[in-house]
Amino acid sequence: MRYSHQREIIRKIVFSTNSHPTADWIYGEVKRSMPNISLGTVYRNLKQLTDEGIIRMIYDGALARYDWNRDPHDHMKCTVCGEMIDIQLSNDGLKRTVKDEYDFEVSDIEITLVGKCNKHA
Amino acid sequence: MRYSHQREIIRKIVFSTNSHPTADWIYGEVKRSMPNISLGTVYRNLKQLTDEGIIRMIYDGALARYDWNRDPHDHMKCTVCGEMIDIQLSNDGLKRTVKDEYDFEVSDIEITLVGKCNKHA
DNA sequence: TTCATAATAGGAATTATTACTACTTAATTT
DNA sequence: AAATTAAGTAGTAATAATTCCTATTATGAA
Repeated sequence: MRYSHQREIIRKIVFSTNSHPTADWIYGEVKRSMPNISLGTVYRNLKQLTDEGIIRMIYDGALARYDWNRDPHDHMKCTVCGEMIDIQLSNDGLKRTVKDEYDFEVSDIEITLVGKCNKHA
Repeated sequence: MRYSHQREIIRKIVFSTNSHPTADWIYGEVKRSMPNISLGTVYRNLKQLTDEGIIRMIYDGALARYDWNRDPHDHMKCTVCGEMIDIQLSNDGLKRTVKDEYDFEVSDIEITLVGKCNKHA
């Protein structure tokens, strides 16, 4: 993967926010400094960055979002404002248990807690 | 919601399998006994059945799948064959903990364990 | 500096899903 | 049982997110 100006800008944008942005939002941000960038370029680079393990992709329902934080962590999705908030749950032993009880080799655990965040008492 | 022959067939198909079928697969099945049914009818009825709480919708990445099993349970997704297998994890106390520690009111917990099922040693 | 090829812009194509519309049918009222 | 009415349907168009295609450009190695 050789250097590209576009990819570097995209990477910086993803790393600049905790908001788990969508491809479309990122597209809008990149355009501010690079108005001719195409949406395809954004998608291609997000995929490459994900494949290289530089960023992570998460699903928000049917929508892909991107996350600079590659440490294992989970998400809380607020049904009111739609925000996705990081949460650290400990799944110690879960892989082991699932392997023993279901003979399934877990490589990744995706947990989304759906509910209401503290902004909506 | 009044009776419809189409919806009844769709409901029976969802209840007949543990494979967490997609709208498109269900469409193919319904067509065997009702060749003129339209895909829109399938989607509309799946939505209605979901809204009424008769079936449940789950996300497989960006793809919607449907599940007759409405008891709280989780899923294992095999990266090799794509199969989604039911699993029962106990999340006792998780809602309480999240409420206390993150002030987030959990209404639903979505857990997908990604990995390899026992068919692919 | 030349050269091979990775990357890009712009647009077309694909996939899953929803929306629209004129016609049909279930179920309620005469 | 016929008339009524509103939910449901088929067929098709539209939308949204994403991927693919192609001619051109830019990176980095020789």
